[in-house]
Amino acid sequence: MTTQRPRLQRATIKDVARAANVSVSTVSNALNGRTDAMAPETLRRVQEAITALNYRPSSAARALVTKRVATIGLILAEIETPLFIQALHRVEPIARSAGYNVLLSIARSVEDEREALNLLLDKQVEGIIFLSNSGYVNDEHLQQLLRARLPVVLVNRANAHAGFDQINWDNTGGVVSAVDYLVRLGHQRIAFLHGPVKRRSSEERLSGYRLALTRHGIPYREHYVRSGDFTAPRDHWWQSSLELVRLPDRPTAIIAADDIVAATVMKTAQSVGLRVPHDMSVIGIDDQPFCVDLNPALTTIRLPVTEAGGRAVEVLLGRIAGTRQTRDHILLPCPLILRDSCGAPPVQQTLVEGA
Amino acid sequence: MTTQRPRLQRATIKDVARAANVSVSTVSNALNGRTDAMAPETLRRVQEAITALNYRPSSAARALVTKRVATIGLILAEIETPLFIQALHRVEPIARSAGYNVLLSIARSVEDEREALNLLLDKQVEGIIFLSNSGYVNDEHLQQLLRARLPVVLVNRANAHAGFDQINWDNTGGVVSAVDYLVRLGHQRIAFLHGPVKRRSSEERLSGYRLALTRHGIPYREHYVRSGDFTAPRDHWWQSSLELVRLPDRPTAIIAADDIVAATVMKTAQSVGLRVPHDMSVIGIDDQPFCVDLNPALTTIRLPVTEAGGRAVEVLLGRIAGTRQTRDHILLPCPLILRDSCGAPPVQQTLVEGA
DNA sequence: TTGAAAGCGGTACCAG
DNA sequence: CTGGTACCGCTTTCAA
Repeated sequence: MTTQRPRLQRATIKDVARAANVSVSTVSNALNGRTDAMAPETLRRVQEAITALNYRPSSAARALVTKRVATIGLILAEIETPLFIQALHRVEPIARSAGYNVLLSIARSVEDEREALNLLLDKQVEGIIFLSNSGYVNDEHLQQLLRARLPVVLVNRANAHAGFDQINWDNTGGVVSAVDYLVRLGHQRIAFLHGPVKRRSSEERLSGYRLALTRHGIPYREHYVRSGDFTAPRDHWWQSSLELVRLPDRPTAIIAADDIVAATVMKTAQSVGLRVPHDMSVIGIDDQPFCVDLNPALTTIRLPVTEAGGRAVEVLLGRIAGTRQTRDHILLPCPLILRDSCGAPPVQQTLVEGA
Repeated sequence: MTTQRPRLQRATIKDVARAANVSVSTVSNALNGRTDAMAPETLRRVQEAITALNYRPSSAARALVTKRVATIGLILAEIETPLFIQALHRVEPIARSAGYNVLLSIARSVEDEREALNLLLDKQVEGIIFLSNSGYVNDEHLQQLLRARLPVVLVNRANAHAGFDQINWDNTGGVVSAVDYLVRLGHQRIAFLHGPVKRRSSEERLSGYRLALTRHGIPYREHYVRSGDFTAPRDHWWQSSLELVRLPDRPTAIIAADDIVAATVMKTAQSVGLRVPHDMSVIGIDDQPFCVDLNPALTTIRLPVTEAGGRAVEVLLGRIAGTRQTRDHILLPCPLILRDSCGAPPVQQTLVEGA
C-alpha cells in the first residue's frame, strides 16, 4: 500500500539502460555525444528508451561529478533608473545560447549583495556578473572571488579592481559631446544638474562638463551647477530647475542628471512660459524609451547599458572557457542622441542684455 | 609535480570531519541544525573547522540526495513595456528571504519559452512562474507541468488553465473606472486607442470601454476606436491620434493603449494647438515612472505588475511547501491614478456644435 | 563496442 | 551523543 506517495519518480539513467537493454555507461555515452563508435542499432534503442521514459538527466548528479553547473550568476544592484535591468534582455539569451542558465539576485544594499553573493557561491555558479551603480561602497567581499579565481565581470562598478574584468561606459565623453554640441549651436550659458555626489558617474560627468567648458574658453560658474539625489523627492529637482530658470543670467541650455530630471526641467521651463528648444535647450542622460515621446522629443546621452550587459556575458563566458587570458577593461562610448529638445539660444536675450 | 593544477579544491565535508576530529555525520548534523543533542564542545570544534577551511557545502551533492534545489524558475516574456521586468525587484527578494534562488529566462517567442522551460526542468527547479503578456499562444507545453505536478503560477497569461494557480489584473475594471471618471467630468465623446487585438488584455479593455459607455447611455462609435500594435513603428500611433484629433466631431477625451501612446497623443494634440487637459483629456495605461514628469502629468490606469510578481512568489512558495491546497485565481485591481491630464471638456466646442 | 565499478559530496538510517 | 555506511544519479576509467 505505497499508493500513499503519488509523487512520480523521474526516470534515471538506470531505467533507461534497463529499458534499452544496455549498460548505464552506454546510455551516458549516447547522452554525451560519444556516439562515433556506437552501433547504430544500440543508439536507436537508447534514444527510444529515453523518449519513452521521458528521461531527463539530473543536472545535480551531473554537476556533482563534473563540477560544472552550467550556470552563471548576475547580481544586479537595485537602481533608480529602470534602464539597468533591461540588460537582462541581452544577458540571458546570450548565456542560454551558450548553454548557461542565469541565476539572478537583486542587491538592495551592500549587505544584501554580500548575502546574494554567498548564495551564488553556494550554488557554485561558474562565474558572476555584477551590474551596479557606480557608488563607492565597501567591496571587500569581492576579494574572496579573486582568491577563488572565480571568473567575474564588473559592470559600471566604481572602485578600481585590478584583478577583475571590467566594463564601463564613458560618462565623461558623453557629457563632453553634449557640451560640444550645445556650444556649436551657439550656447555659452550651459547649466548642469548633476546626480548624487559620491558616485563615480557623477564625478566623471561633472569633470566632462568642466573639461568641455574649459576647452571652449567658457568659465565654470558655480551657480549653474546643482546636484541632487535620484531617490530624493521629485520636488527637489523641480526646485533646482526653477531656480535655474529664474536666474537673472538664465542659462540657455541645461544638461540634466537623467531623462526623468530632463523631463522635469522641460516642464518647469514650460511652466514659466519658456519654450523648449526655442528659449531653452535641454539634454538628458540615459536614453530611456519614453524620450522620443516627450514634447519635444528629448535629445539625450545614451548609456549603453544593454550592450554592456551583452559584452559582460561574452567576456565572462570567454573566461570560463579559458579562452580569454588578459584582463579586459572595456570602455563603451555614450553617444549623444539628437532629437528635438535643443536649438540655437534665443537671440533676444542677448539683445536684452546688451540694452 | 602536480603543481600543474592551480585550481584550488574546495573543502569537502570529509575534510571538515577530519579537521574537527569527528565523523561526517556529525558535521552534517551540525550543518543542518540538528544540534540539540550535541555536545557544545563538539559543535564548537566543527564550527571552527568549517570557518578554518572556509567550507561551503556543495549544493549539487545536497540536491542529489534531498531532491530539493532551493531554486525557482521565472520565465519572463519579452514584453514591450519595461514595466514587467520590474517585477523582479519584488520576486527575487521574496524568494531569497525564503531561501530560494531565482533562475531567470527571457522568452522571446513560444519556441523560446519551450526551450527555456526545458532548461529549467533540467535544473529541476521546484516551481516556475510565468510572467507573460496576454497573447493567445500555443500552450501545450504547459501540460507536461500539470502532469509532473510541478508547482506553477501563471501571471497575466491569456489562455485558461484550470489546473494552475493564476494571477491577473482587472483590465476591464481599470478601463471602466477611467470612463466613469471622464463621464463624471462631463465627457461624452471618449475615444479609445487600444492595443494589439488577439490579446486578452486588449479584449478586456475594449469590453470595459463598451460596458462603461453602455452604462452611461453613450453610444459606441466605431470611428472613436482604433487599434495598433506596440511593436509597430511609433508613426502608427501618431497617425491614429492625428486622425482622431482632426475628426469633425473630435473626441474630448482619449484613453490610450499605454503610457507611451498617451504621451504621443498628448504630443499630437499639442502639435495641432490643443491644450491638455483644457481642450483634450488623456488617460494612459501602465503607470510607468515617467508619467508624473510628462507635461501635464499623466492620469493613468495602473497595472499592478510588481504586486502581481510578489503575490506569484508567495503563492508558488506556498504550494511548494504544500501549505496551499486549493487553486488560486487572484484578480488584482487596476486603480486609476489621478494626475493632471484630465479636465472638463471644452465648453465652446459644444457651442460650436449648437451653432 | 559495451559493461562493471569506483567515486563526486552530501544525507540519513541504524548501531553502538 | 557520535560513527559507520548505504545510497542519490551520473561520469569515467578500465576490462572484457
